[in-house]
Formats: sequence, structure tokens, C-alpha cells
Amino acid sequence: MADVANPLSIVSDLLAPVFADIAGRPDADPVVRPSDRADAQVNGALPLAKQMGTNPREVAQRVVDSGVLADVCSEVEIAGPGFINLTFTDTFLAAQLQSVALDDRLGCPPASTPRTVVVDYSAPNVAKEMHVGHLRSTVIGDALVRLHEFAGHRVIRENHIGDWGRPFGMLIEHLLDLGEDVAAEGLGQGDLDGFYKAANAKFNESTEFQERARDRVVLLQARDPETIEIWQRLVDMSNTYFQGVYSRLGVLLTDDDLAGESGYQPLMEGAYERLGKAGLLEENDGAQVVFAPGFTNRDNEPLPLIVRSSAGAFMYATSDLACVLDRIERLHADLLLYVIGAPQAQHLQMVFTVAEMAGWLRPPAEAVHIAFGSVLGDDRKMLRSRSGDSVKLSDLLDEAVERAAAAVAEKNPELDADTRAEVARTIGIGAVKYADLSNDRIKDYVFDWDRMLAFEGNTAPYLQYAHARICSIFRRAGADRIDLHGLAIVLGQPQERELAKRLLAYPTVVAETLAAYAPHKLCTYLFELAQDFSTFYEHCQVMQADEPVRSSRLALCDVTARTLEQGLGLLGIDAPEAM
RNA sequence: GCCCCAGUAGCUCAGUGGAUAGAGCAUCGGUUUCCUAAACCGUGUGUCGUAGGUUCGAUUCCUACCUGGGGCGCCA
Repeated sequence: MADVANPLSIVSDLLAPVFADIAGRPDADPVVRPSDRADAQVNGALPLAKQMGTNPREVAQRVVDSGVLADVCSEVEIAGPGFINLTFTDTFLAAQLQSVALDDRLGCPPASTPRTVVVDYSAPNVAKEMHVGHLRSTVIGDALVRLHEFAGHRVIRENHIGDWGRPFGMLIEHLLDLGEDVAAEGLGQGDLDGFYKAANAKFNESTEFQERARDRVVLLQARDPETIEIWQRLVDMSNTYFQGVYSRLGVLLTDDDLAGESGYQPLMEGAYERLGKAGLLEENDGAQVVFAPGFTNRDNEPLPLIVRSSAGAFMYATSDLACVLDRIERLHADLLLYVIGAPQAQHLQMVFTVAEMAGWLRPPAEAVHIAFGSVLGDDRKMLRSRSGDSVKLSDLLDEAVERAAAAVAEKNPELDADTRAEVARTIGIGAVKYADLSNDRIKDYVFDWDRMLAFEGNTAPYLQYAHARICSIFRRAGADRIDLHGLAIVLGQPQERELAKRLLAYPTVVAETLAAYAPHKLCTYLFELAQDFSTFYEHCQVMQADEPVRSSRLALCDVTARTLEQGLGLLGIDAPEAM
């Protein structure tokens, strides 16, 4: 899937037959890479010469002598032990960028083989507060959903909420004790932790309450209609709260995406039976387990995946296995993404392995754990509030918007109140999301208000500001954006060239971001793009320039703005036209 | 004890087997009759955790070790 516009891909395609000819085999890679010494460098002559036992510079010379780069390069130079440094012609870059400008997808090709992708993310617990752990899953999952949809895949969002299990006996009884109206008030206002803690405290203090709670769990599991009705109300109240948070966060999750634990209860018996038929079940200390090779416990003995406890209950592993079956057989998914914290790695690997052993999960279908690290405070420990509790996600978002509002009020007092409030929301929420997405997801990251909300450095506000500045130019020029798409591009100044090269790299970056499920790659790119634009903006006057440079620069601005907006959009971040 | 992840500039972080390892922040200095100065320009900054190995070439791949974090059967 070569990028249509990226000069590096084009050069690679041009050189591939030359390398194949010299090597005498079809798969010799030219190894074309970006270079800080030229526009690109070709490294493939070195390994090829090694294989052939000849001089790398001679191989490089043969590549250069082929002349296939004459149309696109103004300079082709052999350097060092056998590198080939390339300088593209301005007209080549300009022509490529002009074709990108006419493309709504900015050069990104749709996936050649669309897949059905299930993204499992967010997963808060009913009657429990959403906290920063849910932030990571929700924000990363949302970005992956948007990226895969953009690439042309069929995406199914699944919010695997915790709406089933032992705690629900006590939660239902507590709800009944409070009276539904009182409970609804507390839960509706988002005091989920208060509700849960009160129920838990009662459970620890009162044996009478414990008995009621246990009885209630039995009723719940028996699907007693009255109990189910109360349970459903509890779930609904929490969902209302979750949807409020999702709405403020600006993620795509809706009620339609709910796929709670409870939904998999009826499927577990079937999954369990099929494990038995596949001959995978073994009894171990009274429990039914599957031994997956390669997993050991602390005594270095085989570690079982317990699918039915000695008491006869199904486990979360059973639920996860039923879930794999459901996604593959009912939804016909061939890519299962689990956006779940890194500590779950072993559990998920065991589930995946067992699903493979059972023959449910097999190529081309694959399951991938999209693991992520923790959010840390400035003490480098898990982020906690002053009271030592986990930080409520809603409090976090409140503070983000408040801080952004203060900044906007200070920096641009001319904005009217409504616009200012909307801009503050966009900047505050964008800053929180970008701070999360811009770090390699597998690593922990330090949560720092001042840094994420700064208008300098690798932050959402800096990118949003760059976009807003461009939009300001269009307003001043009275330009209709659509008219800019076909304008001829001429590249004279070095800052224009750098910007053009950066813009042409966008499709490659999007592809790499998807391939590694790594949103931070796109973030890094967008930051570099914004920097290149700022440099261009300082050095190259747009409005005052004579034609055809003025039109060309307007077109450069237009493609830059569209790339920033689309790129941020793929991350779930809005780009205001003024701020 | 076993397994997983991380370790790169004072701080926060990028880095695709390629040449001299890069950004941002912070420091210091400069730029505004000019499209948003929320910006830009300049300025130093390194035992890429340690030691081996593979390779023409290793921050990148492999092995061992060190440090930090996490996980390791009937909760989810």
C-alpha cells in the first residue's frame, strides 16, 4: 500500500527494480529514509554490496547511473561508505502537494483489506467512579476507533462495563435501603463512590446486611424479575452518568456500545462446554481449568486459567473467553483490540492462548492487547487526590476546563463569553487527551497541569493555536477554503520546502500510527508540523506576497490547516478556528 | 523465585539496523510600523542503566546483570 504522494515511497518504488536488477532477486530493499543531510537517503547499497562481496560505493554508483531518479531529484550524491543522498526538485514536491490538496483524505489511501475491528475500551464499573485509569482506556480507545474508521475498517465499539458480580447484592440492597429517589439523586449527581462506599461500609458492619446482600446475589443470578428491575435501574443511573462524562470528553461511545459483563453470562455455559469438547478442561483442586503452555506460578509450576471455580461458578476468564467467541462468531471480527492497562497482560495472554488452543482465534483473526501504563503524580507515584483517593475523572475534566478558561480570559479577552466558554472546553479537554495520547502508551506518564496546558511545547493548545492562526489568515484574505484546493504551488523559500515535505509525510505517519496502535506517533508528527508551520509563518508573508507566491502560500496554509484539523480529529481533539 | 514493562540531556519525552543520537521545557540573549508575540530566532546540554554478543554498521536485535514499576489459581 504505497502512499500516492510521499516522495520517499515514490523514490523507493522507482529504485526497487534497480536494486532487484543489481541483486539478481526481486526483494532487495533500497532502504529509503529521511535524512538530515538531504531530503532523503538511500542506504540499501551497503547491505547489498556486503551480500555480493563488492564495494558499496560501486553499487551506489550503479544505482545512480540507472538514472531513474532524474525526474524527481535535482541532486543525487554518493557519500561516506555508500549512502546516496537525494535532493528532490521543487517542482516534484510542489506537484505532489498539489495532488494532496485536491484529496479529502490528504493522501491517505483506504485500507486495501478492510477488517472488522472490535475495540474494547473504557469499561467503567457500575456504581463506581470513573478515574484516571478509565481516562487512558477511553481516550486511547477512542483514538484507535477513529483511526481505524478513517482507514476504512468496520469498527465495533464495545464498552465492557462492570455490571455484574458479587458486589451487586450489596449495591441493590443499599439502593432499597436508601429509597430509589434518594439513590437516584446521589448517583445522578455523580456521587458514585459515595454510594459504593456506603454500601461497602454497611456490608462490613452488619451481618444482617451481609445476609441480605448474599441472598440478593442469588436472586440476581436467578434473574428474579423484581431484582433484575432494580438492578437495571442501578445500571441505568450509572450509565446516565457515564454518558455525561463521555459527552464532555467528546468520545464516540454511546448507549449502543454498552456490552456489559451481564451480557456474557448466558454465553459462558456454551463456551465452557466447548472447552470441554475440545478436550482442554482439566480438574485442579476441584476447579475446572485450562493449562496454557508457557505460564507458570511463583513455584514455577504450570499456571492454570480457571474457568469454573470449585464452587461451580464461572470466572472472569470464562467471561472473557465467551466474549472472544461472541466477537468472532457473532460479530465476525478479525481484529480484537483490548484497550486495558498493562497489569492485565498475563491474564489476557492466557485468554488469547486458550482461545487459540480451542481453535476459536486463528489467523487472519487476531487479538491484541493495547496495554498502557499508569498516570503518575509529580511524586512519580500513581496519581491520587490530596485525600489519597483516586482522582475522579469528572473533577479532572472540571479543573482542565477551569484552567483553560482562565488562560483564554487572560490571553484573548476580546472573545465573547459563549465563544470563550466553548474555546476553554476545547482547549482544556484537548489538553488532557493530548497529554495522554502524546506519550508512548506503554509507559507511565507524569500528569502535569502546567505542562499540558502550556501554549508552547508538544501540547494540544500549541497545535490548536497553530490551526487558529492559519484560520485567521483565511478570514483576513476573505478566502473561500474550497477555492484554495486547486491553487498552483511553487516552492521557493526553504521554510516552504520543509513545510511541504512534512505535509507529504502525513499518510506514512497515519499508517505507522495504525500499524503500531500508537497514537503518540501521530502526535509527534503534528507537533513537528505545527513547528514547521510556525517557522514558515514567521519567514514567509502570505497576504503581502505577490502572485503567484501569495496563492501558493495560501494553498500551503490550507493543506496545513486541514492536516492539523484532520490529524487532531483522528485523536478525538477539536481544532477551533479562533482562540 | 518466575514472568512482563521501563531505564536516552538538569526536567518531560521522541527516536524506522545507518553517517555527528534529537525535540520541548528550564537557563541566558535577541525579535513586534508586519497575517493571533499563546509566536519566532539564537545559546549550551549526553558513560543512550552496565557488560558481553550478532552485524560492514547497534540507542534500536540477542544474552546476562543492575535499578524502578507491575503481575504471578478459585475477585474482576
